[in-house]
Amino acid sequence: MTNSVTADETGNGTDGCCASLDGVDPAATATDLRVLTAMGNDTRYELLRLIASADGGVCVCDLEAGVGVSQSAVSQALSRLRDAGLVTRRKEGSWRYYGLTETAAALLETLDDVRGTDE
Amino acid sequence: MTNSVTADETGNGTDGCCASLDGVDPAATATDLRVLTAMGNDTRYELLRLIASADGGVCVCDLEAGVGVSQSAVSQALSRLRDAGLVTRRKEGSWRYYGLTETAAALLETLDDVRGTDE
DNA sequence: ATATTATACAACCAAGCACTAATATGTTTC
DNA sequence: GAAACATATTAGTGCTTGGTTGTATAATAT
Repeated sequence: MTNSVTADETGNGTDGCCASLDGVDPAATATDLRVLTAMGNDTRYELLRLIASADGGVCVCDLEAGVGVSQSAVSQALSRLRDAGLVTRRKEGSWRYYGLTETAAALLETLDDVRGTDE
Repeated sequence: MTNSVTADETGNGTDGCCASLDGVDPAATATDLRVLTAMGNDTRYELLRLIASADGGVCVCDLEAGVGVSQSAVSQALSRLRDAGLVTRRKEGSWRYYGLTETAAALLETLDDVRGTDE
């Protein structure tokens, strides 16, 4: 119940098929795609799950052990997740503790909920 | 509240940092990643939104007009979405009507809900 | 001040991806 | 039957991406 179709505003004479559909909101699309592409990668998805399981804070070195890639890759992945608004960063001494945002928590929960719903 | 950390089962002596984190469920990961990578593409995301807005059924030719790519690309995108369990297909004559699955509907709704929640 | 730890940034590169074009299959209509 | 339509599939291709290696910055320790 989010959108609605503007019924044939173009008035093109093709009957039977090909009704007109209105476009998708570009701003929302951009935001959502940034989120989805950020989550849709093995390393970054696992980082999110690890951060979620260690509620409160994990530092990069913890995560580095969890996923099987270099420290550099983890750092880049976390930056990407932060840009997408999926994780928060808290500096403390020379460590950085990462935590989930509400957005990320909600999406992970939805994924858990729907997994196996429809085959 | 989905996962929990098994507190330092490895017992490695490094104090201060680098606690152990358990791995992420591989089956769930695979399923979720298939969903996320399927949604995380401009064309496929827009297709989902278009299908969502035209509740009940859209044929491929309708969609082809909505997104700016070739018929072939739309067909491929829809196959990918179907593999990921995000759309259903109903044949009727020489047309195919696509609809959202509950999974896709739930995820799009969550995206709408969280958009702009945290900056 | 130097060394060590913790993290980020930049450049490069192989692999995967998402298109287009062409062709195939199935369905109406003539 | 042939022609036109609706969709799928295959092959080829340029571009994006996610990783590594190397280097830089910052904080703590010696």
